[in-house]
Amino acid sequence: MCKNHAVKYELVKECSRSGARLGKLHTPHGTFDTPMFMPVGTQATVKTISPEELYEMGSQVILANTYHLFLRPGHELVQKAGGLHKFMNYKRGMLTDSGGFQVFSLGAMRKITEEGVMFRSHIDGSKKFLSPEIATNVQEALGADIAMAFDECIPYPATYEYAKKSTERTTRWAKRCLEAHTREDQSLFGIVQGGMYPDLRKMSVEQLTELDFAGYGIGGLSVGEPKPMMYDILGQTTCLMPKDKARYLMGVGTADCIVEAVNLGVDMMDCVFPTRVARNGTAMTNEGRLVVRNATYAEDFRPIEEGCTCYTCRNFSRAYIRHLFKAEEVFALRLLTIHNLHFLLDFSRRIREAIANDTFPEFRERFLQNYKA
RNA sequence: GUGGCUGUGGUGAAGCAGUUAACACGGCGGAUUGUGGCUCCGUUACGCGAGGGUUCGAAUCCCUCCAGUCACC
Repeated sequence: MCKNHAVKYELVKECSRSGARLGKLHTPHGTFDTPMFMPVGTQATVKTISPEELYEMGSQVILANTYHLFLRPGHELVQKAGGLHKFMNYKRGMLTDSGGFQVFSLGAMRKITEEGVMFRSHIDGSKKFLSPEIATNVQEALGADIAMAFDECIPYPATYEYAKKSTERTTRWAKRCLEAHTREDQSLFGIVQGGMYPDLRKMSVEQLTELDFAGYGIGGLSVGEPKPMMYDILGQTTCLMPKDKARYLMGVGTADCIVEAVNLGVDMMDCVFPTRVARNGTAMTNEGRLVVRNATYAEDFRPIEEGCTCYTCRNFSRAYIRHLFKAEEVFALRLLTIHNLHFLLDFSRRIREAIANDTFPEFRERFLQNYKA
């Protein structure tokens, strides 16, 4: 029943004292190590950063967004260009989100039916429609290594009744995605939902794992619920998931959340957080956030983080970067984005190193002690 | 020198006798988790050029002075 997936997860090692696991994900555009953080390049670009800079930072896989590329420039155009990899000249692993989350963020501006989702374009207000089949076809045209099933990200809070109906629909949609999917050089990941209800999470995992996806996303978390609840639900989800498939926690990306997610057995994560806050003047460090545009750094000539080996920290001071932010110079956005992505990619590397050395629990504890959320 | 006009926070300004001096920008701080470099939130003048006076009450009216500005000598 298992088909020969284009993307395969290889479990290398399990931590004996936590849920953490070391692995490799083999894709048509190279193999990457897990746990891994994936930078987000919504519109076929990681904002302000070139592909070469991504390689230099150690980025092995990035994410692009079906919803945005579907609306602009259109998946047909990307297909004409030869696919996403060629279009944006990125040679490593790539994953496309299905658009399910955008539907969730659109809030009142969309209408969900069994068939799919009717919504209005944020660009020109025109009516658009996405369904499991369309989202799958669009993602095949985009041609990333990993495509995600079209799901509904359940808002928080949600009633049990709604969460159950939505989760069951997400399963039906997942089947339709698999049926619509034809590309052999691309793999499809299913997405576990279930809201904040453990039994619905269990149901979702059971229903989806019957369907032989190449890997599984864990969706519907980090949508406004308290962190302890998120960790609780996440832990109760990952422990039910198959060990031979990749587990991708969608949309999570602060360092504390990442180390906790890895602790609970997550392999992949993506998040706009590092790149978005970078554009608002916030740097990520081992001690927590450093808001470099704050006045305290006006005459601080130290790098963002002492000892950091990123391009930004090797060459520029907090005072300089603050000045660029105050002067609204675009270079500021680049410098902090470079630092934040480097930070999370290096953080992923350190996590893998700790798992390999059997010191992950100590690494986690030490990190959380120094980190101010 | 004479005449006119104008002086309100960091800036541009509203208010032209009566509740806690509007608004905008800037400043300071915060938010941001399957991306709008967008945005959102909080905060920021015990004081209205200085001094006196009128009045129950003055940034608002009167006087003097100071400063700026324009015009004419």
